[in-house]
Amino acid sequence: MIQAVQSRTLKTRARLLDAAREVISETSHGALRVEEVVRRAGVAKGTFFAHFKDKDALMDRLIGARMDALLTELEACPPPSSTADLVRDLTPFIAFMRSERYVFDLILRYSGAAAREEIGPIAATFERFIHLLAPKLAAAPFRKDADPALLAEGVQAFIFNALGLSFCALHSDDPLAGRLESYFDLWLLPPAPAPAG
Amino acid sequence: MIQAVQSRTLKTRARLLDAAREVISETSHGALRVEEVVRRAGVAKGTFFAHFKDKDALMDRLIGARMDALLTELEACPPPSSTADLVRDLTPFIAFMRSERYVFDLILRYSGAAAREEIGPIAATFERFIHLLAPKLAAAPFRKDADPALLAEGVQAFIFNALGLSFCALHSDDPLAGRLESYFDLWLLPPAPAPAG
DNA sequence: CTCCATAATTGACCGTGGTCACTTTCATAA
DNA sequence: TTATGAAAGTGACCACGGTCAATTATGGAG
Repeated sequence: MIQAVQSRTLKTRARLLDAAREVISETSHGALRVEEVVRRAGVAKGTFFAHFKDKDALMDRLIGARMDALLTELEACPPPSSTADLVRDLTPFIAFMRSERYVFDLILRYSGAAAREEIGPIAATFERFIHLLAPKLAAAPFRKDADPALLAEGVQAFIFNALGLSFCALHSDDPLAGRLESYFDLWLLPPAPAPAG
Repeated sequence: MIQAVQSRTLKTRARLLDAAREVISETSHGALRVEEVVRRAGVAKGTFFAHFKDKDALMDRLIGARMDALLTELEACPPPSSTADLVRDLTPFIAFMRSERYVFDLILRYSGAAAREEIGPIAATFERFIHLLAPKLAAAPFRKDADPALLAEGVQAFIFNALGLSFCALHSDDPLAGRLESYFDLWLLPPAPAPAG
């Protein structure tokens, strides 16, 4: 006989998630220890792994939720009027991705849409990112000779690339925005007329 | 007094590298265990970490060397005559990057040029990739209105993106080449004349 | 050759993610 | 109310990367 999910299951899972959020808010994502989470949640270690496949799955969920909220902010922005505008609109989203090396690495690892049989929260967020950004790009004064979804995928690719290349620069002047703008200018703007000759 | 590096140091390091290559050739990168490497090399565990900062540093070195060899092959190719050509030339390099999920993840993590104070083999390989590819792109029938190095960076970004998105497809028809070509067409080809209106 | 500062090596030990056979709790049927 | 089987929870245990105080080997100075 198959029984329904018990309410204590939801309660336990919520306690684990709360405990995890608490630890992260006090320290950082990278400093989270499963043993500390179960200690605060008042459950045994095995219980954690009955609720989450592994520590990464918990992180996938927490980080995915955070990114999703930031995407909702992005969604509210009107279509950008320039590449600089686009970079500005993307800034909160990007800021979170680069907030910790640990976070960026985990996002990279989980961003691949179908890399795992079951699509996880972070991968779902990036699907949403594409679907949300494509119409905005189409409505912006950018090139019209390309599939907006393809353009959006390119924006995603350039964000990852720029983040990877400039991760060292957290404490210097930020070259990230400039780098992104260079990419976006070339990728999104209508081509300049070719010079004669 | 500062003494020179002893010859046994080099011998031990070579034994560790040989043992690691042996394990990998028998199993996979992901299956490598430090304990197995030191067992085969006939040294204690601590010795391993005196020679490599951590397991990732060993992998960085081995994978970086492998990629470097593949880049040398790429270097020997004449400039591509089309984006399909470019995709073909890149295939061995890309095939290695996607040979194991573990390998791809490690490459992603170490590809950021200055993400770590000391540039590692994989990061150096990607710098070489840009410097090697830029003149080829400039000599190919691609757009001339952009810095070749920037175009090369875009190629790198699209490779990562396509790999991440299609990693699931190892056992189905390969959508990777097609996806890459779509990206490259839009990124590299001279813009089509805008339709009037 | 002997001495000895330094380089190289050792292996017991630790932290932490993850497993699993077992126990407890729950919901339903009789 | 009680019996029963599935779901939920437990914690001792394991695997494996990484550490470090102690030990041994090396090679140049005297």
